[in-house]
Amino acid sequence: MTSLPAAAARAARSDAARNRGRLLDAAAGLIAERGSDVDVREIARRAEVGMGTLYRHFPTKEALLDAALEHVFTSWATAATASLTGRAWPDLSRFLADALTRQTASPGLLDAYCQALPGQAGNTARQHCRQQVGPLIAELVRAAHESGELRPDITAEDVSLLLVALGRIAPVVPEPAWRRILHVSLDGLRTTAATPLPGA
Amino acid sequence: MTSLPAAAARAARSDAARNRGRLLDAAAGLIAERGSDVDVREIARRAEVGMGTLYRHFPTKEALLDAALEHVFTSWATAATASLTGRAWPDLSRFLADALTRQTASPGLLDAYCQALPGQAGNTARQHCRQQVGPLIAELVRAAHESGELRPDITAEDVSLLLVALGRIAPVVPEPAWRRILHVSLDGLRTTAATPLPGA
DNA sequence: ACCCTACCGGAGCGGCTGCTCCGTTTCGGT
DNA sequence: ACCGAAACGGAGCAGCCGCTCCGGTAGGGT
Repeated sequence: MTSLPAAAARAARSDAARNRGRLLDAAAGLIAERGSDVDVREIARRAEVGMGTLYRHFPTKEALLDAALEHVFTSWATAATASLTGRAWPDLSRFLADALTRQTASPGLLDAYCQALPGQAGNTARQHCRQQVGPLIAELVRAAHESGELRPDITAEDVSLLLVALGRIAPVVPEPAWRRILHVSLDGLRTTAATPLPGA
Repeated sequence: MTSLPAAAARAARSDAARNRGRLLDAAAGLIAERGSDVDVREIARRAEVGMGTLYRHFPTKEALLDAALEHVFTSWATAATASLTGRAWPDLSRFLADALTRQTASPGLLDAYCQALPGQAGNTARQHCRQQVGPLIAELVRAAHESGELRPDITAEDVSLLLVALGRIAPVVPEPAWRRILHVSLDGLRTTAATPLPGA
């Protein structure tokens, strides 16, 4: 008992790792398409895997969704970081617009982010979602404060919350509609006054 | 066949009307507490009524929720109209704040409103929700335009959408947090520049 | 006081969901 | 080639859901 290694040896079998990856991909795809309430059978079917396989790799459906979301949020944070230009305000507004576009294509994405809001019941499982994107938002806010374009009384938490709010409507209305609301919100965040709206 | 009256005679039995009211109250209460996905058994239990009674009065669960929501939205619109002062901007911002407070107490309320957004699938059933509050928002927007405090490029649809977005986060964060976001949004809607935030 | 009728209640049906169990297959070290 | 451990698949279980069905009950006109 005392001699067993802390972590099991490297994947003893190749198909195990492959199937684990397929499950994560399938789960991520289905979450994106239909939100967080997916049928486990459908995940298994899309991954071309049996139910037993699914529940060997992940103790519960929640754990699988959680692992899949971690991948999604990590890649989001990576892509968002890569597209920074160093100009504070354009970076911030583009980050928000891109996040909402992403949310339009994957209605269930910010759904998960919302579940990680502080004070939510059972939030521990989804905390990593915020941990992926949270620091990035904090940095964007800090830079925008420094450049003087973001009103100083706005916190990263405010921006995060605003993103979640807009993310809840972005998938259910036509794109020009949510872009207008985003524009208004950005005007509210700016130190200067209002600017002309896009769209009709 | 041709001789049957267009509407059946007045409620032939007293308990029928009473139970109908109880069902509507129970449904409204449960929707408010837990959102739109309620167990019909629980509605019947709270109304102290059997399943058969429920499905005699309403052809489907959806129809019951729909009827209950109509009551809720009507009373909301009535209360909101009653608290108007005639000063355009305070009326508009108070309407929004009151709506969000209401939403905080009843997380499922704007959930239903959201389902009536134009372009949503199967939206016909919930259209009356918008029809209750929609004209009120339109009037508030018109008055605020006239007084010159609301930027002229904002439509009633914009305000309605903003309300839905904020309503989605109001129940899941502490009150000061969503009040800050509302304040920022109102600043974005105003023709003048930003004003100090409430809360910490 | 009577009876017909409309209304009441809740057991039960079919379908869906998360999860388990176990006989079978396959990997990979020897 | 061989073999044991590990992974595979999917039928099946328990519980939940919206909804129906039908024997019993009670309202209200006469």
